Amino acid sequence: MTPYQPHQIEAKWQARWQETRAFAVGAGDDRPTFYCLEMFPYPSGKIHMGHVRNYAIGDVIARYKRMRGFAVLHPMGWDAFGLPAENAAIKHKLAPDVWTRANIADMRGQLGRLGLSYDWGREVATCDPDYYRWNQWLFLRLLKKGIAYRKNAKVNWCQDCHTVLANEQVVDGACWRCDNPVQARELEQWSLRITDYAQELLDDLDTLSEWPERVVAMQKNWIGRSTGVEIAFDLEGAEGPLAVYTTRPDTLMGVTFVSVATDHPVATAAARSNPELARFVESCREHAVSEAVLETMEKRGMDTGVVAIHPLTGDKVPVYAANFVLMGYGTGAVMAVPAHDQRDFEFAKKYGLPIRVVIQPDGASLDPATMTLAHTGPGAMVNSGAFSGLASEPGREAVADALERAGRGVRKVNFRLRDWGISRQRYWGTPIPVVHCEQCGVVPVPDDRLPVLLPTGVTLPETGSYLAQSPAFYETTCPSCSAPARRETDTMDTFIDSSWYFARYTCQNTPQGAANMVDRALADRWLPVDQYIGGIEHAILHLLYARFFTKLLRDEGLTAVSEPFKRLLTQGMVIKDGAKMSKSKGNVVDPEALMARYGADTARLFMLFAAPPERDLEWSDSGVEGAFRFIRRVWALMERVPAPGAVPADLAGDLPDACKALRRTTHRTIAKVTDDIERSYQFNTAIAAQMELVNAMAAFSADWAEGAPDAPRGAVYREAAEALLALLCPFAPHVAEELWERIGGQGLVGARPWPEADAAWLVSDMVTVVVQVNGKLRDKLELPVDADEAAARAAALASDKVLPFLEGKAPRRVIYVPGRLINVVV
RNA sequence: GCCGGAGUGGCGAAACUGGUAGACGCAAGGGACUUAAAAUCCCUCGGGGCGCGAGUCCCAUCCGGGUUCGACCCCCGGCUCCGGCACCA
Repeated sequence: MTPYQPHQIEAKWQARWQETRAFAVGAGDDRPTFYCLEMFPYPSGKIHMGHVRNYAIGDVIARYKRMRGFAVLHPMGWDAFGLPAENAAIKHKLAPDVWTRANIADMRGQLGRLGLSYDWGREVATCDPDYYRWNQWLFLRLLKKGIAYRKNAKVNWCQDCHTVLANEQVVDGACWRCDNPVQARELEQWSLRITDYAQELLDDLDTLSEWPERVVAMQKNWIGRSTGVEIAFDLEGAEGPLAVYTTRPDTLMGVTFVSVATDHPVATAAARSNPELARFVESCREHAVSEAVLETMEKRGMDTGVVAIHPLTGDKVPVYAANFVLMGYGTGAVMAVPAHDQRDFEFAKKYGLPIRVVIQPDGASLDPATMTLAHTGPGAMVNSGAFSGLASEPGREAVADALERAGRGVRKVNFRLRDWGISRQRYWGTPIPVVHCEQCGVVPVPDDRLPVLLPTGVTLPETGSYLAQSPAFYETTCPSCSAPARRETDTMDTFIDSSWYFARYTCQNTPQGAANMVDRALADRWLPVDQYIGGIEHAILHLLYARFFTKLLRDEGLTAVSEPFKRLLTQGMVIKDGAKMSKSKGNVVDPEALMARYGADTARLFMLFAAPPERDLEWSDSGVEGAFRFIRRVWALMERVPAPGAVPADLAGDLPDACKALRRTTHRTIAKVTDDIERSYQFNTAIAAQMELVNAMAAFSADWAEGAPDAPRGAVYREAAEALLALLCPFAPHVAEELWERIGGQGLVGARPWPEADAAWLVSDMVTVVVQVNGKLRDKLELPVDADEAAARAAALASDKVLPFLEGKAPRRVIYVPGRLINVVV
């Protein structure tokens, strides 16, 4: 008996797959298509368990779909730009491109050793000029359309990374990458008008029926649509009118003051003639570290001396500059209704401003003098002139109508989503393809001069941007007037790279791909991605940007689809000792060590068996042992399989009971595994079912372990073995192929059609029917599958385990579920 | 605070549209093989009571109610944990 030697057979089959280009898909293939994609990795140099899990899941799906007769596109590549390369470059005195290329080579090898079924002919690396040139090409299109634009804006600045961060990249007030507190800075920045697409990005979420609900919810939340009214307040003592935004026009009559952001023009203007106010505004600027920190800050404000005139009543109310009003949302000014907004309430209490109740909740009578909390819920409008008596909900519309009629307001939709700031003051990214000319201003680099190449082989400075310090890069001439000019030295956010790579794979390394960012015909063939798989941590960032870019590509005519990913699977984290595996926690298990000890098949099998894909996976050394044991068990059982010629091919005729039982198990396992994969990717139970089949095969074959089976048993056993290897193939492909070859199978098992369960063998003649009395289990009966109710009832009532519970009473009711149970109610 | 998700043996988990709770695996205990160990194989394995025993009864899916012949599953109320958002007007 040959022992199971994973490394030997894994190397053998990986080489075989590579030689035969087993996973390449090309033109002229008329099978139905399936595009299976896992999020491509950042080439850090070493894969981690999260990668192994992610890619194992994707590989099962890809291999399964192939066996189901699909032409499967399953590519892999590298999200190769980014900060770690720069940090490593400074640390190891290596150019970022050199470091990155070496890492890619290492990781390609590691992924290869996992036996993943990629079409490597389509590999992309985002740091290739042939890739990032298209970032630049698209940027120029967006610039022309006004979707890419430049603005002076308050930005999130990370001191450590020495660069700007998008809102999505600020987590709890800190940098998503290095965890340092983010500072607010005023900077000239390139941005993309993702807000132009806010409504579409929101609406299309409803078409993503095969996305996890929570991801959809998180994106909805992030986009944050609200409907309200923008109201104009005339001003005394300042240039007016002042626009405020509110979602509660029904509370308009309760306005007792107006709050503006400290950097609102009204506040800034008033501060010019009011030193005290100027000091206040200045102190707020110092404190305005980040939006997230504002939350914990005390609410402070100061009267600007400006007076606002209520648009409907003509009442005069003061205008306050308040530190909690955000300039970036709505109009930067809000009408304050202390009785019905908690912040305004606290603010009014602190500064002794009047509180006016205009909404009375059902069955209560609010008194401003005794209120301790604002009433933010619904109620009836009071003290509201003509509106009094209306319920607050319809009141909202009535007030909005009145404002619109009076020309004092207009209904408006607001989004929480902000434009995407994409400038990064870093080296290792896509150069933004524009030139700054004193005469001509911002001039796009012409298409025929793309790509604007990033210099390679460089030595980075300890601080600051290499490009901004490199005259060889930034000194250029204006494409328009040829005068000396300065090249833009900001690079693009690396999230741009990953926002369209899935589309690039469809034409990568084809003649069409050489000429186009995305080839329309090839995109039409493959997009959208049928199955996308990755970590939940990208629920907003990457997945929102990719959706946005898909719409941009569509509007450029590069694809017909509006959504990139038809079905999304977000796999859980790999946990050890109760925490996510991380270097800082010191609880990492190295996949390379795991593979060195047990091989790739064991690593894959354990990852897939220990938990369903969506759930977090608890690492277990002994669980890995278990997976290894299972493979060895399969290995040993295959020694007992008779050669194809040694058994009758036809299994017809009457079989001994034991043979019938094994056939039923075989076909039920096929049905179960297929259903588990098809229905919800329950790989853990799919593997459990295979283990059950293996247990049955072991018992069945125990008595001929040393000899040979008779013909019917040999044939039934061979059928089971062939089915098992086919079912196992997506999960543990190397050992499945090796054993397939050893039992004399034709070709690659992975290239064969997926086994079909024979419906005739899914049912047996006799079934166990549970007998309950008043819903409690009392007996189990073996009954023919097709037993009718009368027969079942008679058998149940005759049972001596049932009789005592009837206490001599006649059954009041009998519920019979054929093939399952009979419940006698007394 | 708002929005999601989860809570089942010692552990990871399973249980289809309400129908045998705990499949499968891990750990543990016992046994076989062995000079011994590893490996492998077999048996037991939610808790408790009664019984010499075959057995048998009760309790048990976070807690409390409800619907139902029957609830891990549906409904109402609560608790705990995890994730996201959070001065967004």
